[in-house]
Amino acid sequence: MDIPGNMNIKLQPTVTLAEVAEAAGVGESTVSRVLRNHGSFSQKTHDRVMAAVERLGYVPNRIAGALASAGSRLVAFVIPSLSNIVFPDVLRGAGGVLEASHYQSVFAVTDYDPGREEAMVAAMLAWRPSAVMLAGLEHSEGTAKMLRASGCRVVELLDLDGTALDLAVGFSNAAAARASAEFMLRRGYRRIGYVGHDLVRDTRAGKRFAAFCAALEAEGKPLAGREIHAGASSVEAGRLGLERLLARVPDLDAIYFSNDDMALGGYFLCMARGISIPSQLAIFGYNGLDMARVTPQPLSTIRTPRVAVGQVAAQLVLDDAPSQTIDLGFELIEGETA
Amino acid sequence: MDIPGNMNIKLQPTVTLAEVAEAAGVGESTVSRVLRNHGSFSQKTHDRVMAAVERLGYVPNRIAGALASAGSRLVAFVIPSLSNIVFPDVLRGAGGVLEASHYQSVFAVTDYDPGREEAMVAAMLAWRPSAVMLAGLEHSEGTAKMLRASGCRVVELLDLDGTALDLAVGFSNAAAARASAEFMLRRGYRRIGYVGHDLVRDTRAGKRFAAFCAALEAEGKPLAGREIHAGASSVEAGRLGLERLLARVPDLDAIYFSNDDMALGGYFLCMARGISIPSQLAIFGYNGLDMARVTPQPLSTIRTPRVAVGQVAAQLVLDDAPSQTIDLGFELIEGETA
DNA sequence: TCGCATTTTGGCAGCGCTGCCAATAGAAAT
DNA sequence: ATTTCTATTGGCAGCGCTGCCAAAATGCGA
Repeated sequence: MDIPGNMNIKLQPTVTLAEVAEAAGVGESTVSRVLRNHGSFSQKTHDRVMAAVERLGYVPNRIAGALASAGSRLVAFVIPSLSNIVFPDVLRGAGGVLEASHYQSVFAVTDYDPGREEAMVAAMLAWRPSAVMLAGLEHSEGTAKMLRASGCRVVELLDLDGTALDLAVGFSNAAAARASAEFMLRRGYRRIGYVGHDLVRDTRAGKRFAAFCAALEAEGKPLAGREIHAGASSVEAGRLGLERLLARVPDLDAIYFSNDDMALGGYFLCMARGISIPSQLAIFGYNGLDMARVTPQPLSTIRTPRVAVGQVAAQLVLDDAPSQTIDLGFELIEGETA
Repeated sequence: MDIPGNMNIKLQPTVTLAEVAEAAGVGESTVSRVLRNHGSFSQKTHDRVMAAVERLGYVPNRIAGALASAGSRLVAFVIPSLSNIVFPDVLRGAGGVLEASHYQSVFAVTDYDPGREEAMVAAMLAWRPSAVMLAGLEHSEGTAKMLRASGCRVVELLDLDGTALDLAVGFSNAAAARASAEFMLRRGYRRIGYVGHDLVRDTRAGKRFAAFCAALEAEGKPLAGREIHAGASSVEAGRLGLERLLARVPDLDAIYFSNDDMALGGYFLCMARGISIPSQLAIFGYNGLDMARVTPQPLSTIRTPRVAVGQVAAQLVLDDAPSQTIDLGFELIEGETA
């Protein structure tokens, strides 16, 4: 007689290595060797083992494997967000390289919160990953300490303006911002405003802002106005931000946006308002989103090698490269909006 | 004297539970109980253990924990792409819910290839995850077999038009496409074209296309033209696709796009060409991207609850809910482009 | 102070697989 | 046929943690 409540209990009829060995009539270690194609074994044995594996539908247990061999082949990503396309792009680049080498990706999202970052890093470290990849160079004391103590590789991504813990792959946000400022001044813009998002939490945006302002000041043309949205960047925030800034400071001739999402919002506002770009108002972004190349006027921006950052980071880990910093640079796109 | 080649060898000074127990002067199981806050122990013991943990910088090894307790608290996502914002959105929704319950997310990208999907599912299953989340209902024979045999929960996302293996969370793509067709006909468009991307690999896009055509035909107004881009969807592909379609079939009065990315491309083409929307040409998309709400004219489209799909899927897994299908529906956005 | 019910605690056998090492089987050489 | 060497193979001890169970400590009422 079945106990009703028992219906939910699903007994996993998990097939184990030992059962495969039994079925194939060989020893456990032989099955292990065949499956990992490691060590030597005869063709006959190989076939018998594979047949048993097939027949039983055996799926190796990597938890046990990782414990026994002290190698998880897991790479942990602790990223601020999945809404900002930058991070999926990096994941994509790294994921492709890692999958080819049979590594797996685990991720956690911090929402730009250092406290959450620390918690997530601890949680990831519990899986003894081969490497931990983080955004940026700013981390809490505790995070850095754990990472150092963990003994696993650490890769800090998308920022080179500071000191890395181990490996760093990216580009200089400050240099990108300076290049943007110089470009805009060269083009003759004189009353430049800034529309950005939360630059305390997004430290890379903060660094760009600081460097941009400094570059303008160095040329004696300080920032003529700014509007900072309190939350994350988005097209809508960019549109709103520009609207507010123009209401306060109408006579600007160019706007530097914290990134392309924001810039597109500004671009759309101008289109809706009939503000002609760039003659009445110039727009400059950051990131080089694909979308921003296809707008009626391609956006003037900085293109960052996001996918490449992921790929290079992954490759360094696979190669067990010595600690180093790799600058993948950026490209200034002279679009038609500035 | 150091051997040069030895420098790379990093001996992980991994602290173990046993060492913590030793340091705290208690038994291993006591440490385990304290750390998991499970079972009973005195306050004094608790403090001593925590102090030792702190002092040694102990990070529990979840690989060992998972092996011993047969519970990985890992949820695997096998998704087609990270470029299409849909999937990061789902990950975000699910990730938030899972993290709150101390589950971790592992992911792999299939690039819309069923063969790769099968390989990725096998790789994920090797970690004995609590659940596997997949996009859509179409999977290879082998994938389905493995999944069924695995005994772990399976959640199929973003598609309800077909048969689910276990849990399914999403909405009907066919219904969304029908709603779109009916809306466009109701608005009076008569020569409707389609601009899409690879609809064999992206089966959900394929289902929408089929349902859309069928709905038009049912009203005696069959599709007046189509242009299908061979690769993934993108803003650029949408722009190019519309350009090509109009070259072949100039007298269309509305276009149904395979998704909002494509639609935005079409929108930008019209702006660049001075084609007035919607009077000369109407545009209708699918997905309800945030960006499409902020363009000078908000895009007419179907908004899908992507983040909610992730959240609900995760919650079902956490609740160990019985097999079921959950329809989260969609919303038709009457924008200004159709 | 003693007996009994609890509350705490420690010991230890695995979880499923890998790595080491010894044992066996074959192959080649004498 | 015998020996030597090499290609194969199996046994078994962990990897670090959890779950079970018995042992020890504690609390309480009589």
